[in-house]
Order: sequence, then C-alpha cells, then structure tokens
Amino acid sequence: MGERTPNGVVPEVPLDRTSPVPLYFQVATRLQQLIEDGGVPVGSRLENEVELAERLGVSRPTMRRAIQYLVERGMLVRKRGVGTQVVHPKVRRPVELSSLYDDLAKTGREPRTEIRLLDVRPAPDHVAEALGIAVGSDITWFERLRFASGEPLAIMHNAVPTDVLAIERADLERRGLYELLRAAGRVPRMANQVVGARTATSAEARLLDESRGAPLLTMTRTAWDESGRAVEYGSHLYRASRYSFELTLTI
Amino acid sequence: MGERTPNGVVPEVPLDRTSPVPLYFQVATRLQQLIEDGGVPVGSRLENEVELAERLGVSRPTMRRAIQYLVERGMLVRKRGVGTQVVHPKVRRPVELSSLYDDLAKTGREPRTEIRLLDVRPAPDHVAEALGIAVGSDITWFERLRFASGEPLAIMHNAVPTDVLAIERADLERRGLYELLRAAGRVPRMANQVVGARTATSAEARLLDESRGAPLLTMTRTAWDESGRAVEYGSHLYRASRYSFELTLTI
DNA sequence: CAGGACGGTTTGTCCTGACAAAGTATTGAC
DNA sequence: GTCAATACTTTGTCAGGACAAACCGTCCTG
Repeated sequence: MGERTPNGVVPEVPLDRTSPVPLYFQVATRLQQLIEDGGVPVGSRLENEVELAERLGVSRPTMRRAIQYLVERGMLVRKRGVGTQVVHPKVRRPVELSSLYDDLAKTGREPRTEIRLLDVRPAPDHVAEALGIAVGSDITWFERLRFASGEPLAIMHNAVPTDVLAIERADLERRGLYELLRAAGRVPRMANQVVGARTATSAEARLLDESRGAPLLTMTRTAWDESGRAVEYGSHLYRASRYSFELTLTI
Repeated sequence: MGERTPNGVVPEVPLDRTSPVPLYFQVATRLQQLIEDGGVPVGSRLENEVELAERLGVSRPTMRRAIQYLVERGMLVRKRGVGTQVVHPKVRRPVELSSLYDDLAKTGREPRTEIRLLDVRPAPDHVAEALGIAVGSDITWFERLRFASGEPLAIMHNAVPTDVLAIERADLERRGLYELLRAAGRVPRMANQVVGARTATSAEARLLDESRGAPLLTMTRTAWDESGRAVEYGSHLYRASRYSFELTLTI
C-alpha cells in the first residue's frame, strides 16, 4: 500500500457561506494565514486536494481554485502524481504597481511635494509616442520635486492627457498622482518601465541637494488603465544615494 | 430588447481533441493570434462566453479558462454584466526572469564572458543571509566580466551553493549561469531584485572602459527554484551608458 | 422631464461527475 | 540483486448544470 502521508495537516476551517466573499477566497486566505504563521511548515506536503476538499466541505473545483490562487502567489508548488508543497513564504506578491508617494506614506516617511511647473501644452513627439496619442494633443505637463522626511528625493516630470484627467495644482500638492488617477476612476493597471542611471547636471544636483556628477536613477514609465488607455507618462530622476527599486519576479 | 451586438467576432477554430495540448490552451492561443493579427480589433467587445463556448464546441468552463488565461496576460478585460473587451495588445508578458546572457544572445549581440576569479569559499554574512543558508556553508564564488559585441558591459559577482551545482570554469565561459542552472534541473522560478545606481571606482572604470565617476547601474538578486531553494545570489554592475532595465508591471 | 423600478444580459461562483496523465512505490521476472 | 512491468496516488482536464451579482437600457411614475 503506497500511502504517502502528508506532514502538513490543514485543520478545519470555519466557512461562511452567506458572506459575499467567495468560498475559494475564504479557503485561500485561511490557508495563507496558516502558512505564514507556521501552522503548515515550509517544505511540508499538503493533503491531496480531494481529501482536503471533502474535509473542508467544499467541492474539488473550489478547493483547486483556492490552491491555484496560492500557487500563483508563489506560496505553493504542485506536481502531478506527487502533491502540493509549501515553499518559501517570504517572496510573495509578483510586482506592485505602486507610486512613490504611496510607498513613502506607507513606511511613514512623510512625503511632501513641491510643484515647480504645471501647464497644458501640446504633446511633444516622444511623449505622444509613449502615450500612443496624436502628436500635438493636449496634455497636462508638470514637474514636481518630491521630499521624504524633509529631504529631496526625486525630480519628476509627468504628462497626463487632458481628456483623461484635469489636474489641479492644489490636489497634486497634497496627494500623489496615482491617488488622483484612482479617485477619478482611471486606475492604472499596467505599466512599462525602463530603469537606467546617469550622473546629475549641476541644475539637477542643486535641486536634489547633491553635487554635480552624483549618480541618479532614471525611470521612464507609461501606464495604462484597464481599458488599455494610456493615462500617464513619467520621466523621473531619483537620488541613488537614497532610493532603489525592489522587485520580485516569477516565471 | 437590449441586444448589444459585439463587434469583435471570433471565427470558428479548428480544435484537435487528440492533441496532448489542452483544449483551453488551444482556444487561448488561437484567440491570442487573432488579437495580435488584428482579426479582433483593439477595443472591440467579444461575444459572450456562453455563445462563444457553444460555437467553438467546448464547455463553458473551458472557454472561461481560455479567456482567463488571456486576461492574466493583460490582453483582455472582463466586466460582469458588460462583456469581454480587447485591450492594448502591445504590453504582454508580466516580467521575464531572464539572464543578461540570454538577452544578448537573443538580440544578436555576441555575448562573451571573461572569468576573472572562481573559487569555493565559505559564504560571508550578507551572501548567506540573501541565500537563506548557514553562514560559512560552501559556495562557489566567481567574478565575471561580460562583453557585448566586443565592448565591456558588466562586472558580475555571483555565489552558487556548492550543493546546488558544481560550477566549472570552462562551462561558465561558454554558457550563461542561468543556462547552466537550467541544464542541471535547478530552474530559477522566482527572484528578488534590487536595482540602484552609484558611480564607478577607478578599478571598476578601468575594467568597464569608462572613466572614474561614471554612472553604473547596480543590481543584486537572489533567485529560487520551484522548490523554494535558493540557487543563486548575484551582485552586478552595469555601464549605465550601455544598459538599462525594462520591465512591464501589472496589478 | 427626471428619477427610480424593472427586466434582460453577461460574467462570477459553485457543484457533481468522469477520465487522462504523470509520478511513486511495489511486485515479479530474470 | 537488478531492472522492467504493474498498481496506485495525485493532479490535470473537461463536461454540464444551476444560481447569484453586476451592469445596462427601458419603461413607468411622479
């Protein structure tokens, strides 16, 4: 009898079938908690999905969907004929499409923004191309200086098509661009970024409180909303001494 | 009667039920082709999934799975009560976990590698921590200089645990690290990267054919295989004048 | 004419059932 | 003892059906 007993046993889970939260999600969330809290040790094998579904009182497709969800997050690995294993709970979310403002606010680093320029102008060639709009279409163009905890961190140039969102100077000072876009229902869903480096000109150095020739991280980005419409083009400069990009990749 | 006729009509698809390729994947691939070739215009709405399933001769779950696959790739967007829309076919794959060597080879830029150092040593603190192994465990440590089309491009320091893979100098000269890992069955599936910038020291500048103080892109990365085992730690330096990172993000 | 109620459309969730394919372990033959 | 055939376990794929929830447009009422 080839019984391969699993070593990661999932206790019963209280499910709420009246809740608007889908069943598969309730199961997935509970499982994720168990893994993160160490209730199901890393490297252990889960029970097979048929048993699991039966014991938790859900159908196999629902159980599969919950497991699949965690597989996509990189918490579980499945092999046909073998089983489902818990792997490396540290690395989780694929990549976050977040804004600098959000990142700073989340880590309590008091973001502040100084708007150095804001006007409506026809889109120049490279901006129009990046946004996929006609050259000369109206865009709001602005330059911001971003501070964190009182220190300058980045110079940001951005373009937003005027028919996507009318940008007010006052709003932009208090809230991040992405927050404004989200509030207007223009939620960025996809972005293409190019990250590079160069040295600071004297003008840039002065603004960023660095010396001429200091290393800067450059990032240019185009973001689209869920309907595929380009909502933002950005060309940013970060002080390399204070900022770096962190990202998690999965195949 | 509120009939909302779709404007993106999917023609019948020849499906091969004897093929080992899953049905849902055949459907998805065909659909993807149609979108990329412009057969189904961007912005158009697809027929509803029930009809589509019926016409293609598959069940609704299968049809849903095919559509879901393309939604995850960012080619389609669905809204309950509305339908499925084609969006922006340009931006596709989430992120690729590829190696510099592969990238260069693919674009025909003749990668060449010079191994400047290779030995087995106990893992120092920061490497052990990044790899999640005990301090002092044996690793293969090596420094490589990577050329593209005859010009120096990057200085790469890497560590690979000896029990993951025994690295031979000769192999490394002809093939990329990731190719070696894959060949040994240690396929990298997940990676954590931090990208920053700094200026070159004179030693680094000499190697890279730059001048002292030239901007460099820095990248440190830890990669894991599918079982969650750390297979590689890398600390790389790229000439910012010749290299930048490009990535696509989705929520 | 404005605004809410209503109905139709479309995707989302969930279930049961069945067979296929890939690994793993056991068994049996040589 | 070694190796190949076999049985078993586990995940992968697929079908068909049912109801719920969100969205859109229309109609009716005030």
